[in-house]
Amino acid sequence: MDTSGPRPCPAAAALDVLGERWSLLVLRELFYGVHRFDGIVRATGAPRNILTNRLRGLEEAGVVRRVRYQDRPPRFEYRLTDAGQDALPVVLSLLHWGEQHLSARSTAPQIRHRHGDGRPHRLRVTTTCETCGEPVAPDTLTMPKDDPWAGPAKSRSTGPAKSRS
Amino acid sequence: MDTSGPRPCPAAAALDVLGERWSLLVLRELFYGVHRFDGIVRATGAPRNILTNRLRGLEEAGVVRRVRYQDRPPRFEYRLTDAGQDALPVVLSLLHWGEQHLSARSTAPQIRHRHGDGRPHRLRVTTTCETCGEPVAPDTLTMPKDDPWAGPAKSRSTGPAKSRS
DNA sequence: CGAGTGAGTTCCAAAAGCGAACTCGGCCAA
DNA sequence: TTGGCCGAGTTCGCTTTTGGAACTCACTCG
Repeated sequence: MDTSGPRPCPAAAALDVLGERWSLLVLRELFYGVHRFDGIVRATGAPRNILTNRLRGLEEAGVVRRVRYQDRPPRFEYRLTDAGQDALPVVLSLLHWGEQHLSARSTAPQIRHRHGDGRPHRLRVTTTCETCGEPVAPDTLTMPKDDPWAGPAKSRSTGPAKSRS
Repeated sequence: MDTSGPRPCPAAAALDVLGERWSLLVLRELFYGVHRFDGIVRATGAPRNILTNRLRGLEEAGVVRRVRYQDRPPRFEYRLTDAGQDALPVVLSLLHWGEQHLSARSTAPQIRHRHGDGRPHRLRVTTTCETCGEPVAPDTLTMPKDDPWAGPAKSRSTGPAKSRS
């Protein structure tokens, strides 16, 4: 096994798409129901040029859709695709963590669950074992014991190293 | 209500702490059991100087602890604090989303749940309503109807704007 | 006409990121 | 005793990205 290069991991791939500054705040706003450029600028504080970049990136990645909502001066808004909607746990887990550990720097989340016709409820993100259904604590996690990134440096590659300049 | 400035939200606060590039990959490695500087460098691909910054930041934020594991040449490793452990859902939800939507760019996650003495199981992150226990779909979310960031621009502030520098 | 709206662009200085090489204490093998 | 290796960083110099502010463009409203 070749341990040159970073560990290939879906989380790293996800961060390539969602991890740049502002991107997750954009998703938050879309979940919050703010769909227009200026609204997102105001609610997130992102600079307009950066926001343009991020929205283009998210669109290319298929997380967000640019939708014309008016023709005459053509105007667009942004909507979550299915993939974007699936990122809800990412946003909510951040929300939840921030609430738990940084309450000094923020206010309670306003977003709620609309339960039928009752009043809105608070949300919770839980990590469970897919098979046994139990909640997962960090100390019950495990990795394959031959994880090549876990050990000491060693064996950078098997062949002669590619010329390193 | 004053809508100048971004929406105060725990998710934004959380991203201030965890949202810089590499930070969440550092947490991932700590969950994966990689605790040493060089190991994290290898597994994430982060530049060493940047990694130093991030680790200092995470330490200051109380997410990570720097622990001496050897005296003679003093050597340190990094451990998750309780707050850091609580970020597990953030990492796992990213892992899960990446696996669902970017499988082309990554491999299956290696991390598992160790279930007693049985064999490891896959993990799942679910979003449920804290009160009624139901799973939450994005279209069952709701916001207070007076959300000041939802509407059009308007009323930037009530008095003359405080000079912004 | 003149002001306002909304989704962007453009400009540019300041900040952050990055790769590579270097440091520093100590260990180990020849 | 010399010379390499380990491991946790630092330092250097260059690119890339950011971010604030002002500007544009098409159109509406009073």
